[in-house]
Amino acid sequence: MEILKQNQLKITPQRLAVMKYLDENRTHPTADRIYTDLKEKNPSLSKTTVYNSLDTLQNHNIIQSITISPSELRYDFKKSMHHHFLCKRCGDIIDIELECPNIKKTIDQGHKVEEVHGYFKGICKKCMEKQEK
Amino acid sequence: MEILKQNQLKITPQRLAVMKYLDENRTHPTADRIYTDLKEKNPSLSKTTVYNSLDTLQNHNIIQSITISPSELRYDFKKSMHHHFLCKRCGDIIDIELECPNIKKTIDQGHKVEEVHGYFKGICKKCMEKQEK
DNA sequence: TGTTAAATTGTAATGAGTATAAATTGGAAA
DNA sequence: TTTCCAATTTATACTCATTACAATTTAACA
Ligand SMILES: [Mn+2]
Ligand SMILES: [Mn+2]
Ligand SMILES: [Zn+2]
Ligand SMILES: [Zn+2]
Repeated sequence: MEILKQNQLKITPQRLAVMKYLDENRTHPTADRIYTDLKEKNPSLSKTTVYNSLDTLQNHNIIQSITISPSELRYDFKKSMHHHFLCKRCGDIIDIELECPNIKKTIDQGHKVEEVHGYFKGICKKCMEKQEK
Repeated sequence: MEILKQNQLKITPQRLAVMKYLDENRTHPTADRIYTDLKEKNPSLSKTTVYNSLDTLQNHNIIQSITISPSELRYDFKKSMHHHFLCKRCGDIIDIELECPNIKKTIDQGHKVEEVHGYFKGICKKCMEKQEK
């Protein structure tokens, strides 16, 4: 944990808490969800600090934000490249483990690609099965 | 033009103006950009109407909104499936014409896919060339 | 031409994210 | 250890894209 902090970042309990939360909750939570949940154990926590921590971690490529939801950013521990699926019924955001074979074509066009986001939207497997009772 | 309106939608000058704008400006504009530009020729236009029209057109699959920019929705005439590239330097959003070969895998996992969004971010070709003066 | 449901308009409200400045603190130097 | 200061946290105010609402207007049909 602290090991990650050897990105020249100060080790603060707030940052550790945010990282721990994202590590244990792979649900792509919003900043507000993280804030609300962490606030319970640490009532002095400020929402600004959550935003600041998320920003800092993102700038150091430790986490990433995804824009699959139109109204708010979702946060994700940065692991191997993967895509996301948003269920329009239950709201869950599911990891889709696959590489994108299209990056090459984009690079071939002369653009410098720094980020790749693959978003699918529809009805998730669980909701589909529930429907067929 | 009016032909498209045979989606059971009333033909209003406001809706026609929004459609015409998106047809002539393939720059993935924001709602506010559309509003500001159309307001010049039609000063009585309301911003709410722009939002309403965009919503309605999207619900009828005539246009689509893309979430490549974290702070605001961008709108796009719905043509063949394509991906998008956002230049972090000049802000341009460029069409990347390619299919996504990954949809199948997602469907295979049991999810019902209704939308596919492919977003790349980085530095566009034009900005790269400018850099190398 | 008259009628009415649907669309437009203006205004107020919402809410995610940002700006700011004062108070606190991690961690290096003494 | 103690001191010290730049970095961080906190509380609060603010921005601004989008939505809610209610009154007014209008497209389309008889
Ligand atoms: Mn993920
Ligand atoms: Mn496009
Ligand atoms: Zn679901
Ligand atoms: Zn560019």
